[in-house]
Amino acid sequence: MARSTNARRPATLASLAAELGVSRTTVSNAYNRPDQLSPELRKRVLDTARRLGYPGPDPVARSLRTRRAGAVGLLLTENLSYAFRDPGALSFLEGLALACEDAGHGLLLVPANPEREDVASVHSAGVDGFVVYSVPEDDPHLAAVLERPVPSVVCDQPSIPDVDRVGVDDRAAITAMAKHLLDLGHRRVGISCMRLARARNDGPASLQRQANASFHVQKARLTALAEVFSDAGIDWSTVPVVERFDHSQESGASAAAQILDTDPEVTAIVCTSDILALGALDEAERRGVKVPDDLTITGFDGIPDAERAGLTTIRQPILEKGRAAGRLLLDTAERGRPREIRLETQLIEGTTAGPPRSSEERWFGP
Amino acid sequence: MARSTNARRPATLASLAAELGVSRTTVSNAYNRPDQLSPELRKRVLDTARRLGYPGPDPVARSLRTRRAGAVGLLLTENLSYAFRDPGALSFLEGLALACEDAGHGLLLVPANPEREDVASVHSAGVDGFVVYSVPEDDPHLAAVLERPVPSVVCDQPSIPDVDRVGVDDRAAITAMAKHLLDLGHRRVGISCMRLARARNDGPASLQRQANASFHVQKARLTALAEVFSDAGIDWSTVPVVERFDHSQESGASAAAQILDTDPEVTAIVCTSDILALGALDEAERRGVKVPDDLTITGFDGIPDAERAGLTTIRQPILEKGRAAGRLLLDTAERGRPREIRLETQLIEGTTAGPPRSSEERWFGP
DNA sequence: TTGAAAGCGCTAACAG
DNA sequence: CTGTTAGCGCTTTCAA
Repeated sequence: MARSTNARRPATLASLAAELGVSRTTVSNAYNRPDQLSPELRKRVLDTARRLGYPGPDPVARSLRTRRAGAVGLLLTENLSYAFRDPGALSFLEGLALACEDAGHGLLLVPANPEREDVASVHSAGVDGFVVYSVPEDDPHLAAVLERPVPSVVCDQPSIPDVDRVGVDDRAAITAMAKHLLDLGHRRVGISCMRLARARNDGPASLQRQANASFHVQKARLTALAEVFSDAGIDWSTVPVVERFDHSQESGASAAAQILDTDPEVTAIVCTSDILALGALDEAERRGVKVPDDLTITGFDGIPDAERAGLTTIRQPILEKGRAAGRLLLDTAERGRPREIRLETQLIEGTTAGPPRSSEERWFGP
Repeated sequence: MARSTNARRPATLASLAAELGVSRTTVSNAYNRPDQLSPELRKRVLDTARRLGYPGPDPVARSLRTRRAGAVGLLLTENLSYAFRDPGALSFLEGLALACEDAGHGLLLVPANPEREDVASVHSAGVDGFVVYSVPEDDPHLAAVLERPVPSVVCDQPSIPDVDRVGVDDRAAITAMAKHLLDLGHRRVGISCMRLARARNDGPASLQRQANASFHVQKARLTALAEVFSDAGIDWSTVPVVERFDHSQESGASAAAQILDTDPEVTAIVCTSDILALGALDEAERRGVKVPDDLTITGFDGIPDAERAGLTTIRQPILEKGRAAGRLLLDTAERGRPREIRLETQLIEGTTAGPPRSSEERWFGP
C-alpha cells in the first residue's frame, strides 16, 4: 500500500539506522556531513530513507540538540495583519526579510494581539532571537521577549540595558522640522499624532498623557516639538495635540478636522507620520482649504505615497532599519557589547509647507 | 552580580525542581496546568524561577515533546522581500496572518530563493504545517515541503494527491473575460502574462513554452484564452503572447509595448494580472493611445490600484484565499479527506474595455 | 570511517 | 496534589 506523503512520523533516524544495520551517527552524518562517510554508504542510507518514507532529520529535535532554530522572531505592536497594510511596517518587514534571507533564516511573525495579555505565543516561538519593532514600553509581550534567553534587537524603542538597538534621532529630526516651520513664520500650530499608549484615546492628548506616553517614538517627537515651540515663546499647553489610535488616513483626516475645529487660527499641522499627514491633506481638500497657501501640513517617514503627494516630511530609511535590525541579530560575531545603530534622516521640502498667511489676509484676503 | 536578561540558558526545569526539592512534573504543571497544584506551591515555584532566572519551559524542547510547534510555514515562489511589495501576495499574507492569529499560531516565512536549490530552510522549519502559495510545480522547495510529515495546503497550485487546496476557477474566470472581449467585437488580441517557468524569459512565449508552463495559474489562464479565442475562429498561434519574468508595472508596460510593436493591429491586450495591466495603461498613455477608444486593456486580480484606475478586470478574493488556506491547515478537526476550497470570482466592468474601432476608423478616423 | 554513550529540556501517563 | 518513569528524535564527543 502506498504511503501518503503526509503520513504521520513514518520513521525516525533510529529506525532507519536499525533497518540499515548501522549506527545513528552514520545516518546523521549522511545528512549533515556527507564527507564523513563513503559515497556508497551514503547513497544506501538515502535510498533506504526514501523507501521507508523517512523525511530527514526532524527540525525540532535537531534544534533542541543544536540550540539553533534557524529563525528570527518579530514582535510588532499590532495585529499581524496590520503589518501588511501599513507602508512603514511593510518597509521594515522587507528590510528584515532581506537580512534573514541573506542568512538563510526564516522570519517568524509572532502574534501579539495588543488587546490581549496572552504572551504564550512569545513563549512558544522557536527562534534564535527577536526583533522588537515599536511596541509600547509596558507591553507584556516585550517583557516576555526580554525574559527569553535569546538575544534581541529593539527598533524604534527606548534603549534597554544589554539589548541592541536600531533607530533614528527622532528628536533631532522633528526639531529640524519645527524650526523650519518657525522660520517660515508659523506661530499657531496643531499636532496630529499616533497612539501614545496602549489604552485607546481618540482626541486631545493632555499634557499628562503626553508625558506618560509609552510609545517611545511618538513621545520623543512630541517632547521635541514641545521644547522647540516653547523656546520660541509659544505656550505648549495651548497647542492642540490630537491623538488617534488607529493609524490610517481616515484617522489623519479626522484628527486634522478636530484640530481645525478646535483652533481655526492654526496655520500649520505637524503630523507625526505621513499617513496622518496624507489624511490631513484629504481633509484640507474636503474643506477647500488650500495647501500650503491657507494651511501647512507636514509628515514624518517618507513613504512612497508621501513622496508622490509632494508632502513636506522627514525621510527616514525604514527598510534600512529592518535590515540593520536583522543583521545585528544575526551577526553573532560582534555580539557581546550592546550595540546601537542610528540611521540618518533627512528633511524633505515638499510642496505642502509655506509661510502662513497673515491673519488679515486670511480673514479679508482675496 | 546582576544576571543579564540575555544570559545563556541560566537554568532548566530540572535544576529548578532540584532547587525547590520538588519533581519536574510539579514545575511543569506550575507553567502548564496551574490547576494541578496549590496556589502557594505554584507561587513558590514561579518566585524561585524568577530568582534563578529561569525563563520558563524551553519552546523547542516542548515542541519536541508535544509534537506541536505553534507555527505555520509559508512557502512563496519569490524572495521573501518580494512578498512585501506585491499587492496580491500582500493580501494573501494578510488573510493568512488573520487565520494564524485567530488560532494563536505564528507565521513563519520560509526563505526559498527561487534561484537556489537549497532547501535546507524547508527542512529546518519548525512548523505544524505549510501553506504553499503559487510556486512552480517543479520547485524543489515544494518537493521538500511535501516530504515533510506535516500537512500542507496549496494555493494557486495544481492539486496534489492528499493535499488540501484553495483556489479559484481561473479557467472559468478568464473565459468570461475573453468572451466579453469577443462580444465587444475584438478579433485581434495580444496577451501579456507573468512568468511561466523557473527559467527566465522576457519576450514572446512560444506555444511550447505555454504548454510546458510550470506555474499553474498562468498556464490555466493561457490555456483557457487559447481555447476561447480558437473557438471563435482566431488562430491562436498568431496571437502575440508576451511573457515577463518580473512582476512589476514596468514589466507590464514593456510587455504592452512589445505587443503593440509586434502587431499594431491589436485592439485589445489581455493581461493575466492587474499589475501588468496597469503597466500597459502606462504604456498606452505614453504613446498617446486612448483607452478604451483605441485600445482595450484588461487585468486579473482586482487589487485596490486597479479599482482606482477603473480597470476592467476579474476580481478574486485574495485575502480570503489566504484566510481559507490558514483555516484549512489549522482546522485539525476536518482533516483526513483531502479538501478543496474554490472561491468565487467576478468580472468587473471598468472603463478600460470597449468595442474596437474598425480599421477604417483607426486609420482614417477623425 | 563507524559506533557507543550521553544527553538537549521537556511533558505525559500512571500511581500514589 | 505530587512523584516516578519513559521517552520525543536528534547530534556529538570520544574511542575503536
